Amino acid sequence: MGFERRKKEILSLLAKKEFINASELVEKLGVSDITIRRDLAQLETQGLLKRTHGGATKVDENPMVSFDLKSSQNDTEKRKIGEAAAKHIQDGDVIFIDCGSTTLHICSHIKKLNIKVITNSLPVVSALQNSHVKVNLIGGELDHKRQAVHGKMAVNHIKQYHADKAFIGADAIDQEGNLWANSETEAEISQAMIATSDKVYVCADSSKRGKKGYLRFAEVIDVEHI
Amino acid sequence: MGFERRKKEILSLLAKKEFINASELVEKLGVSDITIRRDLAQLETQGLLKRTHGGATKVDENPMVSFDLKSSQNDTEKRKIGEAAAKHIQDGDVIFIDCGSTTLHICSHIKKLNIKVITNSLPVVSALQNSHVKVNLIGGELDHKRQAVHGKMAVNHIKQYHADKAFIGADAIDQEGNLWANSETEAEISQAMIATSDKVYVCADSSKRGKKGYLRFAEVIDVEHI
DNA sequence: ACGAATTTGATTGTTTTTGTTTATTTTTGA
DNA sequence: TCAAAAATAAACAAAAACAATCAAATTCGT
Repeated sequence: MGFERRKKEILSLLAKKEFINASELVEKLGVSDITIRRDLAQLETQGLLKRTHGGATKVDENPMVSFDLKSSQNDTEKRKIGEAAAKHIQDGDVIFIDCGSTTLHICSHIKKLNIKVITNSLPVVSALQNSHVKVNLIGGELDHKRQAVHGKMAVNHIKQYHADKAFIGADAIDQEGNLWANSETEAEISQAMIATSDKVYVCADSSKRGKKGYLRFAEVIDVEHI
Repeated sequence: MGFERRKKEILSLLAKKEFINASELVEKLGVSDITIRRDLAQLETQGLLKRTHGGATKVDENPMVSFDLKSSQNDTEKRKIGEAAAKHIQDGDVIFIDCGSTTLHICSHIKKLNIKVITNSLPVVSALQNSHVKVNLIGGELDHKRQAVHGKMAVNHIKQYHADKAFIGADAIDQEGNLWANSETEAEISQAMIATSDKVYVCADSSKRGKKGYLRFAEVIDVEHI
């Protein structure tokens, strides 16, 4: 049947059943038990499930939803946020745009402005092609999954610039107004941008509110609802 | 049946089935297994599917930021040059890849290597998505037309690294073996890469030979014809 | 039609995956 | 607690898929 196909089959079965036992899989997929166990072991290392005695269970999917998944969620809301954020930008500005699906939506509204954008996000660069915007790409290690640059080099790069405004995202905003990130590398970048910008705008949709994340990296002052 | 037609057939089959195994294709399309595998390999380098053991799966991922990998003049010659250049790269290497249509062709041959690529070229980044290669993006001002980063920041970025090998292009190579560029910004980048690499490979197709350009930036030592 | 270049197929050997056997660990029930 | 049963792991062998090389067939331009 082939390895990849079995993997998908296992995951789709698990999607409905919350738990699966190996012997069931042996029968359904027509391969030996050791093969099933090997599959489960691999899927576990990929973080796609959790092995147990006799089978496997779903893995709680909160932490670190991958970027591609994120990009489709709450899309219309995010687009509105991007439009609203863009209203704060004017000719002559130098702005940071952090990576993230929400900040990305700013781009389509600023293509005709005479501004400079400093960003670590490849989707942002892509979205600003064929525009009047001057783009400065932050250098450093590329995170393939997030499609963005991060790391020590990137932080240093940011430190050498100054911007009028920074547009950043957040993985969570709690009731006290703390901003949370789910990864240190991401938080680092955001903090560097904040440190060297006159004004900072946080772009986050409603699903981020009232939650906490893994790492607190900043605090909100004013709130504008869309 | 012809290559192009088979390609389309494979893709349309894959469109419905989420997964295809090679033996199935062998039967359906009436060609040998090795041919099918070659087709799949080509389709994979074009990012149209993902190969697996026994077949291929859809590459459903979000339409990943792609900067045009479009073919240019002397494409087949350039492809061969890229292949030949890639033979000089091995696991563990740290390499520079300059922007340019010839150097770009190196990428499809190094996706499975365990190396680090430092580049200022967005198409290179794009071509190395879904590969094992660790990418370091050179930061600085983006040249929209060339789809590459250049400028003072970029040169500084390069200076902070050291590479085993550098793969650069050239706009012209005269009979005395001088390398010529048509723009200073490009020459700057090339020179910076040359300065901090142990070994430098110039990738240029036949149309560049026996000509001079605007700015002389380096000199050839050895020549290897393809 | 001829030669060059491209595409395809056959052969070879290598790698990856799968299954079998054997031994170890974990669970369960008396 | 102990032993039987179930599940797991490890080591090795078989099978399937793969890659590399070279030869045959096809296509292409002149």
